[in-house]
Amino acid sequence: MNSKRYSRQRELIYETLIHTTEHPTAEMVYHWLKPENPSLSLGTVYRNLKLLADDGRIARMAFPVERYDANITPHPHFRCDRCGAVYDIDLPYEKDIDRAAEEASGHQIRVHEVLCRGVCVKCRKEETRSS
Amino acid sequence: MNSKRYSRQRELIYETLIHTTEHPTAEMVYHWLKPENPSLSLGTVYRNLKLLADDGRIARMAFPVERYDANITPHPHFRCDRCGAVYDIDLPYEKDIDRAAEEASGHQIRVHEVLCRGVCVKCRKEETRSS
DNA sequence: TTAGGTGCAAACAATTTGCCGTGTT
DNA sequence: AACACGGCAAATTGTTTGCACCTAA
Repeated sequence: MNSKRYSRQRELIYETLIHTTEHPTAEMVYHWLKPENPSLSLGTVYRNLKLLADDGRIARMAFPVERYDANITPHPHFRCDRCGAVYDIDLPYEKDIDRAAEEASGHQIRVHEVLCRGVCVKCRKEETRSS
Repeated sequence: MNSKRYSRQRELIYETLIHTTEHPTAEMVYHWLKPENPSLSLGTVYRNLKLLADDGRIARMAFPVERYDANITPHPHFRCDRCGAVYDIDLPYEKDIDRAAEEASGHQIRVHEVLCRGVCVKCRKEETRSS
């Protein structure tokens, strides 16, 4: 399915990610590699990060665009992988997560967010209908 | 501190958010309001969403930019409110969250992400030093 | 040889900002 | 009257894409 050939740049980028825990942006990866690889271009970094993520070799962490919510009480969300819709999930806030994370990391934790992903009710119905 | 005067546009935008659960983007809010408010501009929507979020009247949900992680096992993250750094948190994946969310929402949940926010160890140290 | 990959620059998309006239206080 | 705010358009920033050349298989 994914016919790919070896590419020095891709492996460089992958190795860079393997050896850091900084969760770098594309820009960061580019600046780290550029000095040793002067011909490397930012477009290539973006392209390969996308390829690697599509292959499941790395994880992409982000919302595609900014969204807003008038409900300022922290609560879990769900985003549909198919249609991109965002829904609230009606579950209580788990303070335990903050406590446990604080203990495990040493950082001072103010809040946490839970974002679930999958297929929403609506998209699942449409899927069933057309199969 | 935040000296603000009344603004029809800001209240319109806030009312819109209050009456939806769609977690809209700035663009969505703009398109909903534009027909009834032809003079409204997109810049104003962005400006007021930011003002409202800074005042804590609404919540902003997003990562500022895309980040990548070679560790594809789902695990909790922490982002520092001060310096923006992202760290891993070494805690086990809680399948219970998926089960509970699935039950509460009816959506099919594949995974969830936990993002904690607060002040990282490094920033806290710098803060203490300078106060 | 021939796809897939790269570099580069142009295109796009999302968001911010400067300027200047308007409206709230 | 002062100055925050809105409209508009230009500027920035992050990301994608088209094209001509290059390279692994």
